[in-house]
Amino acid sequence: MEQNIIVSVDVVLFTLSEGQLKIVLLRRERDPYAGQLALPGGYIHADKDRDSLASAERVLLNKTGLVSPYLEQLYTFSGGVRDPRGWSLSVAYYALVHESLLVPDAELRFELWPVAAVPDLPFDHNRIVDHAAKRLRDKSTYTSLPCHLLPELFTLTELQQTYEHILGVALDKSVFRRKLPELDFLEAVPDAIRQGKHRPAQLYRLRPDRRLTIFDKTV
Amino acid sequence: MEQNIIVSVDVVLFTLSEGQLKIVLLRRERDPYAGQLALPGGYIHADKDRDSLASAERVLLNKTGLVSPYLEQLYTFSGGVRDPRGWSLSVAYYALVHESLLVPDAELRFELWPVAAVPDLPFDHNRIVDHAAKRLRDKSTYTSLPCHLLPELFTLTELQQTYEHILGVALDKSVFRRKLPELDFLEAVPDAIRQGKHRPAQLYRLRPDRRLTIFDKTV
DNA sequence: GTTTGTTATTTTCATATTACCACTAACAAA
DNA sequence: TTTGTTAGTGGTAATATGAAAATAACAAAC
Repeated sequence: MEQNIIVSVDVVLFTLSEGQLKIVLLRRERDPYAGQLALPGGYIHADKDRDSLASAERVLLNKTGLVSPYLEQLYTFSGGVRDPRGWSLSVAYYALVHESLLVPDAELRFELWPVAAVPDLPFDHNRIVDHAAKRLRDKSTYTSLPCHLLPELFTLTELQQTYEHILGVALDKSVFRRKLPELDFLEAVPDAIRQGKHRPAQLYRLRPDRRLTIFDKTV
Repeated sequence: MEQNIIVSVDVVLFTLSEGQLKIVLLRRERDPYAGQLALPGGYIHADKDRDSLASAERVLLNKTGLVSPYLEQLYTFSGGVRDPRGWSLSVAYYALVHESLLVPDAELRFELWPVAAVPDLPFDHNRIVDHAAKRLRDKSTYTSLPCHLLPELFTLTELQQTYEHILGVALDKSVFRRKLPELDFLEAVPDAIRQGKHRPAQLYRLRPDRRLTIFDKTV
């Protein structure tokens, strides 16, 4: 049976930089659209990849050097007009990573673009980005997702600011902190207290067994 | 480029029957697994289908006669071990429909099975069903989704019972009704009052522009 | 006609939760 | 010792919730 469908994965990789939600874009090496900024992506290799998640991991590793950030399937985009090469199907993923893990490299030339100002992208990549940003914002209202944009250890204030940056709204400090016992995806790291110029703050980490914790109600 | 990936769609079609959430299964006509119960599904036809949603609509029409029930992409399942024919990828959809639209037909031989007692299915169809049931239950806590399991017009009591059947918990009557102004996906149909043996009830319909209304908080 | 049974819909009210704002605590540097 | 800044806690009025009772509208029985 001959289907002639191009099957690929694309990844929207989010990070938080300068108080803004940004995504990773890179210049395409090959046609179509060689030289243009686009999402990291690539063909699914039936001989190499266990499943499409493995394809996404491979693409992330090859194009950004990342090993295991938070990675979740987003949506599958398909049709005859999205790629000039013909009918295509792309399983889109989105990933979250702390800025510090995006190390510039001579080999890997990627760029960070604010979600609020993503340029025109080839294929239907703008649609994919919009879809991913919406998913991230929606899910951030009731899950622990934003933790993955922070470093291993972080303070409650930093976590609250992360939620605020993603959601674009100010949250109440005492409400946010009162919710924490309920949201038991955090664990305080007793020995680690961040010293700064001012009052030191308790450091927390995301519990490894709670990488995606869902809570009812809103943050 | 030769990928040798089988690309298909599968649909989990839900309905509410005898107070139970059920899905449509049908006997496979062809190998592999000819004669076994499985989800309605089929290849994506790059020459016929605008996109994978169109494939799902076509499959639903051909195998169940349904035209436009609520239909939403669920998840994409892929890998080398799910189909004996080789590396395959299936874009799974789920659909909701009122029981009355599932008309038995000499041509279309499908069966209704309670979600709570789905038999062993070929491929990874049990996994797909579980995923769909979870999605439906989760989303029913904060959306208007359950409306699609009801007929065009329904009473508030019927709507509440539908939520209760899906979620498997009893809901408070007055709380449910108080939420309605907030949940403005319903519109009362002033002329239509259902007459029964007892006090007649106001009939409502789902606002056509609010087929999937999301509300924060829980039902 | 009146009563009774049943379902629809609203009201009441005690309790729990939330939003908002003010307060106290701990540190460095002036 | 004072001041500035960030961390963390408390108090309260408004709002939402959960449980139950009250009221309303009908058919059928009496």
